[in-house]
Amino acid sequence: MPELPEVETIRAGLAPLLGGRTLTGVRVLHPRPVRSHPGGPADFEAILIGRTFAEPRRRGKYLWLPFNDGDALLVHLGMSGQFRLNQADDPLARNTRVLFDLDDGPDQLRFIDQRMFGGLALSSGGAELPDEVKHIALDPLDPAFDLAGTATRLQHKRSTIKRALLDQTLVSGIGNIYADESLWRARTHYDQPTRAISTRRAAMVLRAVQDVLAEALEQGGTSFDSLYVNVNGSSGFFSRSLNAYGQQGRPCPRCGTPMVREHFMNRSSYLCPRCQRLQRSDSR
DNA sequence: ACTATATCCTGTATGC
DNA sequence: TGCATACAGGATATAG
Repeated sequence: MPELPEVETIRAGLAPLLGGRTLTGVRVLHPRPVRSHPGGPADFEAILIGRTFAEPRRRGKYLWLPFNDGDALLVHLGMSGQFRLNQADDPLARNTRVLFDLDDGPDQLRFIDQRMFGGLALSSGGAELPDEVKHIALDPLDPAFDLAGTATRLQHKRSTIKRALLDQTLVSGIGNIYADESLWRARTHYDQPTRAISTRRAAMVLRAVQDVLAEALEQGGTSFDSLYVNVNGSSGFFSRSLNAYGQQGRPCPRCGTPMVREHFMNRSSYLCPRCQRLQRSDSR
């Protein structure tokens, strides 16, 4: 599932392939991935032709591919979105949804998405920061990320810590995998009420998030299967470093207690029941 | 104003 | 063997 490290890996992979190249053709093979594009598939195909890509950008899990005219192709990979660079006559992979023909060679950028939670749209004037991304908070790897301010906002929410970490308007880029990894590292229970979290613990959790995301990015992200690959089709290696996510029944790498899986927010939370206990009153 | 939940979607794994 | 169900979960519309 693409979270910040996976999206950043893809952004960095696209950068040298797309910069300065012009779209000569676009074909939408399935309408769903362009559902948020106002004009629909036909408009999406027509309106992009002739535009030239600049440097790809990212905030949290949103990716956008600016054009040198000030607009941008806005991308969210959802659960299973991928970009691949192919030759135009290569056979189509299953679940290929949109084709982008590039000038200066026979290369073709392909958007592949099995579950189709992902989406593509033209963002008018969105080269710097698409309007669609303005409500998304800075991510923990952004140089301007305000850790102390985010910790304070987190403490003032009437929610629980994992919900807060997954709230992209508080801090972006974190999904289920890195939330669980970060909470394990910070020895914090996923259902800890945010109002009962000390300033020290809030900051510790956010620092753990920064560390986990940075380490995962160094390893090219987390891959479990073919649903996440880089633009060249290669997998990331962070799954080898997971301490919590998917580790139920295995000993906690810190204390040896068997890790457990619990249902939370219609998904799973993995934690060490000994290291990550609910704090009744975390003093402020 | 804020928080929580239902919904979208397909492929794979599991149960009977 | 085959069918049904559970599960994976990001963002958003809607309900509370």
